[in-house]
Amino acid sequence: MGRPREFDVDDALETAMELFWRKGYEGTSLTDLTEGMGITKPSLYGVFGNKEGLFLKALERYERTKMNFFHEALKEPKARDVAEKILRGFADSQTAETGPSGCLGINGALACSEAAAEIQKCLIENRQRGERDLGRRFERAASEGDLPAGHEPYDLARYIMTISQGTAIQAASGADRSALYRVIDMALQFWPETVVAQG
Amino acid sequence: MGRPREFDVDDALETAMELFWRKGYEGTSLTDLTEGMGITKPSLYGVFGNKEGLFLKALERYERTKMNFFHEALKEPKARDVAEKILRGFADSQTAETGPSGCLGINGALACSEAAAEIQKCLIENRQRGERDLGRRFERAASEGDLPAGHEPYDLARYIMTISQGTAIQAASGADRSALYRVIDMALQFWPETVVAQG
DNA sequence: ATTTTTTTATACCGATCGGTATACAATTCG
DNA sequence: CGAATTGTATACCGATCGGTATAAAAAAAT
Repeated sequence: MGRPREFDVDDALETAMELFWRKGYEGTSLTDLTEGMGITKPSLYGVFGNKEGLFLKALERYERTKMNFFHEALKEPKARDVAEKILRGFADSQTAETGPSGCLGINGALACSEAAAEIQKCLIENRQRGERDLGRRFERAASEGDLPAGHEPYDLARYIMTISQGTAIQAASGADRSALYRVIDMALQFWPETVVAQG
Repeated sequence: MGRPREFDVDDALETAMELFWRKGYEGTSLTDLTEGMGITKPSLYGVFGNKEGLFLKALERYERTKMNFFHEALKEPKARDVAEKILRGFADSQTAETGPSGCLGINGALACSEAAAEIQKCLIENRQRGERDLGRRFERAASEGDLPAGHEPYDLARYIMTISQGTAIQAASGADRSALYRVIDMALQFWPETVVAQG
């Protein structure tokens, strides 16, 4: 009952996500948002609460639609394939032509005013959670004898995440996908490829 | 002649640099700056022009005082030592206890509003300049047979810069120096160490 | 048709943004 | 001692910030 909403919530959230992704949390004004989403401020506040709530919902959508490769990658049977899928997955997302360059989880609020401290903290925890999940996956790999010798699982996880965060900056600076792929090839060089069993 | 200035320009610039480093260009307000520097707005504008001019002078100071290791590293005779000095130099700067975490060249304006587009562009060019300088050094190394086989000089340069940009994010997220050093150790693993000639 | 509920449009809120005009204080020069 | 010059303090500028009060518009329920 009541007056029906005149906009699609999902479309609006997609637009908000892209704006935050490109301009960061503080760099995106409510005017940017309402003009981009094609709605008025009361509508925005009615559905999303406030700017912070909108950002968190946009981040949630980002994780669900753009970072889904990550948890898929963790399911790979060999640790090296986990690492490679994650690295290429990030590079793909960071250089997709349909969206902004780089990574919302970094662009969102890397350095900011006190007003955005909560968002900043949230994004840091977000990154650390991914690293921890990957570390746990590599712990399993270690117990399976599936890690290159002489490496701690959580160090390997930090290494992979550091490369991906580096490519996020590279992408935000204009690097294209093939350039990032060459970086990834180098980053994986020390990690022996799985030998495929012959017929 | 005239009334003497009551503050030290260099001290004030140092403070501005640290503020921009920690909070970014747009995240640092003129109130943050004047309170931190201990001067009034007319004094700030009198000496530094405007906020943008102040940031550029702070960036200049940053390059001169915090990034001096970079061009020193380029003088190392062996390419691997160049790479390692750069990686550790960045990690040291990004985790120094006396200053903010991370890197001004990235924290300054990674994602921002249109108002900061010029600063953002300036920082991108800054990063690309460093990568180009390193690429040129590696070109020389290639001509000297001083690069690991199968790698292009400019790909290697991008690789090194990607790691350093990754550690900048890690540092901004709370990683300590030893953690970054372990990442660097892994990143350099594919690169054979110079064998020191025995006496 | 009227009431009720929800959304939308407009106009507005105080606070803060970067930046400056004006007046005054402190120094050197003649 | 003035006069000239330069820096500082205060108060202010229009614009924009995130957020909201108010009322009209559009649907469902009675």
